[in-house]
Amino acid sequence: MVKPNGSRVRQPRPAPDVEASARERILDAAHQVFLRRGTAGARTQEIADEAGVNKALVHYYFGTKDALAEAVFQRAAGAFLPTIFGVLAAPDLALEARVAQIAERQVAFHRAHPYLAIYLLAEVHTAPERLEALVGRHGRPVLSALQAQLDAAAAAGTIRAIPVADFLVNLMSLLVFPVAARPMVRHVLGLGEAEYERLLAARAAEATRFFLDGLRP
Amino acid sequence: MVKPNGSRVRQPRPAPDVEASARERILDAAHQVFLRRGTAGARTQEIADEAGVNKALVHYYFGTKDALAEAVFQRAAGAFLPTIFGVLAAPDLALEARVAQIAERQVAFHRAHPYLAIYLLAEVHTAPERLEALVGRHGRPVLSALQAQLDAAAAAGTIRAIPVADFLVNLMSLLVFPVAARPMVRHVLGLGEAEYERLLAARAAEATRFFLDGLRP
DNA sequence: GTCTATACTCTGATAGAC
DNA sequence: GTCTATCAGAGTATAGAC
Repeated sequence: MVKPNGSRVRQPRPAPDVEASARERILDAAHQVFLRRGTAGARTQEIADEAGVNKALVHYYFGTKDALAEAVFQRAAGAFLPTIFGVLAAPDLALEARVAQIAERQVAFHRAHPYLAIYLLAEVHTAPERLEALVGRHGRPVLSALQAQLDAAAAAGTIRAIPVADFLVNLMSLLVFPVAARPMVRHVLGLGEAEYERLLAARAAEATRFFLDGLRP
Repeated sequence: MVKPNGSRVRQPRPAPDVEASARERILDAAHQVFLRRGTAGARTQEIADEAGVNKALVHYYFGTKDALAEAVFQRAAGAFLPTIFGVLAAPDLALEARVAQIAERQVAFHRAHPYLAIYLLAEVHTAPERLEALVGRHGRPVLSALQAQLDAAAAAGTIRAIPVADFLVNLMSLLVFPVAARPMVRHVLGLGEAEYERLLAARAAEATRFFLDGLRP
């Protein structure tokens, strides 16, 4: 990206090098550590170690630990929410397909990011002000569209009538709780790591089936 | 409880005075603060303030912050788990009644202790070793009993066949997630405090209905 | 941009009087 | 049992060399 005269065009974000820039490495490390220890339990030192830099550089890029926490939270929420709202926003998708697609994307997401759900829940609990910065506002339109689809399906006799709030709460419950409560579920049910993984793998299908069955008129 | 000669009989736990003993006040305060801030985010000073004593007394009774955290966790888990296993252990209860009773007790419990669910989930995530001390072992027998009841109902054609693990995970998901994710749910759905309370109030009935409907053959 | 060294605050924990 | 005073360590943040 070099212009004829040799000067460089300013990049909005630096082009990704083979090895990530220090800033990226710090952000990735912070992500790992915050998810592992929780925001309050995380230590700047551990983040620096994991990023292969020292504490001073963490402050150089992000100023304070709190600012870093904010960045990680926004990034995590920004990765999570589209797995739901992305599917909700897709037009002309049958209800059953919509549910199945959300289930699949959710399960895949949580298997790729095992601790992200509980991190988000805990963070939102102890620092609810972080939600303010979330663009959740944009979710409102899709809610009414979904409600319309639910009403239409109910009128057609495909499903029973249900408020969109209950619809979403029920669906997300079935998909998120099992991963957020992972250690508790494993302990109470007496499942080994492998058995739990099997349960998760079957989760998309089980949740979809159970959910749709629960909606039959 | 004073013997004729004037010496005191040792109490296993001090008889509850009109105003709770300092130890009890500290434990109660710790409970509040740990649930509010999370274990890592909690400060001994805040606990002492809330108990109306000073930091030194907290250490006098509990030794270390970690020991206090352990005590609070055991107490919280010990209050929560019976709301499920108590009902599961009751013999001669029809499946529908069992589900309805768990739902009612769960909803009542979480309305009385709004932050306990997310506290337990977060604590178990960052300190899974605390689970070791939990007497969860005793839950194993009730699981096979429940599985037997499920098999019987399936054979009778009342419900479809379902593994006990899925049964419990689905049920607890519907009941626990909505309260654990309270701020997130409120924000995404755009609910006010009052609207959310209404949703919760209707939760026992909605979850029971949805859950049982999902089990129809 | 990245490092070393250090300042300073906060907090868990202890000593010791009453 | 309860308090005041204090310490030691950890942890965030900054100064300044390179």
